[in-house]
Amino acid sequence: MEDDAMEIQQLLAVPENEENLYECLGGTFGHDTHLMGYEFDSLINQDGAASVQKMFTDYEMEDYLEPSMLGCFLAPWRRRSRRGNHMRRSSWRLEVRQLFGSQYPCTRGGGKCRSRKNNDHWTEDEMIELLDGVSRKGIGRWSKVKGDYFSTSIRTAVHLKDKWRNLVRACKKAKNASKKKVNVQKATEVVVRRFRHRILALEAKHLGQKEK
DNA sequence: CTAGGGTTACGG
DNA sequence: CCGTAACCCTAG
Repeated sequence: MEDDAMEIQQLLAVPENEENLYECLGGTFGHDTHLMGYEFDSLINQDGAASVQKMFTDYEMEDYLEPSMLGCFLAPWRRRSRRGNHMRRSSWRLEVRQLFGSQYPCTRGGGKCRSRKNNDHWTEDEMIELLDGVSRKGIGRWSKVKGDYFSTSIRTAVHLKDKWRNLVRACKKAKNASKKKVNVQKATEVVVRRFRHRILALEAKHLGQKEK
């Protein structure tokens, strides 16, 4: 039992960099990747980690993948399961957690939550990094900011753009925070409090430049 | 590649 | 239950 727990932990560990996984699979299995995903799905529902591991060896993936990447491998097909790519990572994590037991870290569910790598939610540091990048490179130069400040990060240029948009919105709301207490994440709230003026100034300048 | 509208999960 | 954050889609 102890061994099983260890094994599952290992199977479900989050890889350093998801991109490696996609590269591996893309190069090796091409477009069949998601089909394999469905097969994984049924196997997992049958008898858990053992099946996943069997699958792993049946497809001779050992040469290409670390076992620890397996957890991540569950992502791409989950995301395809309904209307396009709409399932979220935390969602399949929850399902995996239900299937394999509660030792798998989770963002919700009360009690302590072990922090995990590549958390979907932005950390304060990331936001500060983003602000730094934007103030040097300028708003709209997302791929530049990505290259210079987030080259090793999961965040893509689009993510940066989206996060900036969210930050600006949060800042504007905080500014007119007359009545309703605005619902903001803790990390975001801290950043907004500290950098609201700088963010809004940058944004205003950017809008001003667009006018001309 | 970016802007901006659209969709879904999260969390108070 | 509703607003926000994260992420997707795609025209230009």
